[in-house]
Amino acid sequence: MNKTNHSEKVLVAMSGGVDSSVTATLLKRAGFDVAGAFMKLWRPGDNFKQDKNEEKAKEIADSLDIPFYSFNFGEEFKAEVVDYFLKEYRQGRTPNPCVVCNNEIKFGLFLKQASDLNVDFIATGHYARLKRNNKVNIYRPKDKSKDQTYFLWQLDQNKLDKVLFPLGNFEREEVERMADSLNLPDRAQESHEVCFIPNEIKDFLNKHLDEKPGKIISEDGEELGEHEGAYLFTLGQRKGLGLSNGPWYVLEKNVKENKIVVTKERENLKKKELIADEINWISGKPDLPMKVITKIRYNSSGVKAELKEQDNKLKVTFNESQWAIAPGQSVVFYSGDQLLGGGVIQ
RNA sequence: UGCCGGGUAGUGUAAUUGGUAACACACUAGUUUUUGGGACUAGCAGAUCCUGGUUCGAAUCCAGGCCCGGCAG
Repeated sequence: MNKTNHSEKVLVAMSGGVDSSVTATLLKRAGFDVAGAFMKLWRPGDNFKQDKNEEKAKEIADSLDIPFYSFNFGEEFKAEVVDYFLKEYRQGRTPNPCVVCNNEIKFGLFLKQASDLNVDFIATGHYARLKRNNKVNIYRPKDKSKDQTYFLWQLDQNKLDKVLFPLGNFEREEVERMADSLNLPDRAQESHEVCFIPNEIKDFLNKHLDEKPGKIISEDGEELGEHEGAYLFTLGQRKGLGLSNGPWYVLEKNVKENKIVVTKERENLKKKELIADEINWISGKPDLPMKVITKIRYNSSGVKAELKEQDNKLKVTFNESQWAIAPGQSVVFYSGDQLLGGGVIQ
């Protein structure tokens, strides 16, 4: 941000938390014409907590003396994110709702609403960097420990063209310090875990998926116990099996037969390759095959791999076998710090 | 109902062959980069099949009973 005078308009997605509050502050200081907006998303049951966060966001907007909007995306969020989430589980896969939410809601609907307000940009508190040449590219942030680029792989040029990530060049600690020194009204908690699930995922799925007890089987076919529904598990899962003499890990799940196969050998969950579908390239498809850094889960450091085309899909071959690659999760590709794109694991 | 082995926390095992019950898993909580999962740390348990007996002292020895595997037929 080098703006100091023009008044380009920016709409900041404000959750009431530290990151988005500092985002708004930074933009204002940089001379942008800033407004804030809260997104109301779908929640089961009462919305008490969300309303509170909206209040906080509004207070912060007021204290910054910027206009404040509230968008109700409840229905759309339910349709795009929650229903997708359930559908994936129903098929025995492991969805990544945050990826979809980013693409459909935050950088989809929100962006659209923002355009209707005639703003030039939207901004969020994501830790990621954008570099603009003739294309806009996403890079990992300065604070590698907060890197959120994993969740942004579905974005495209149309969207990125209107996006700002002011926090990309800051350490999380600096952001916190700024928030403290700003004396912002008390801030909302940062979100962890699936935002629309109040307690246990298990309970949520149980309520929506019609779970039935089924068998837990060992690799050699021995019946070891019962589970409450095969949907509930994901590959590599250890908790919740209730088996003794372990630890046991979910090796396969068979939703049709409502059966879970477990192993004691972690090694058996390692795979050298995967097939990815629904590929998105952020600034165009590169020449394949190519060597990249990949991540198959948010919470991991990248590993080297080679990408090849296979049918209409992408075959990812890792230099080192990866553990518990779960269908439905995202695999993303980097070249150095640049996020090239990603896909959904089959 | 001629013959062996065994019954210990929710589960699986251990306890120098008499000395005052341990370990793992499960479970619970916390930590960890907006998902699932994983990992790490901590916590948790009146559990010695029953009844008698021997002994200062028994999960360990003895007797009887009940139950469970199996060798047997």
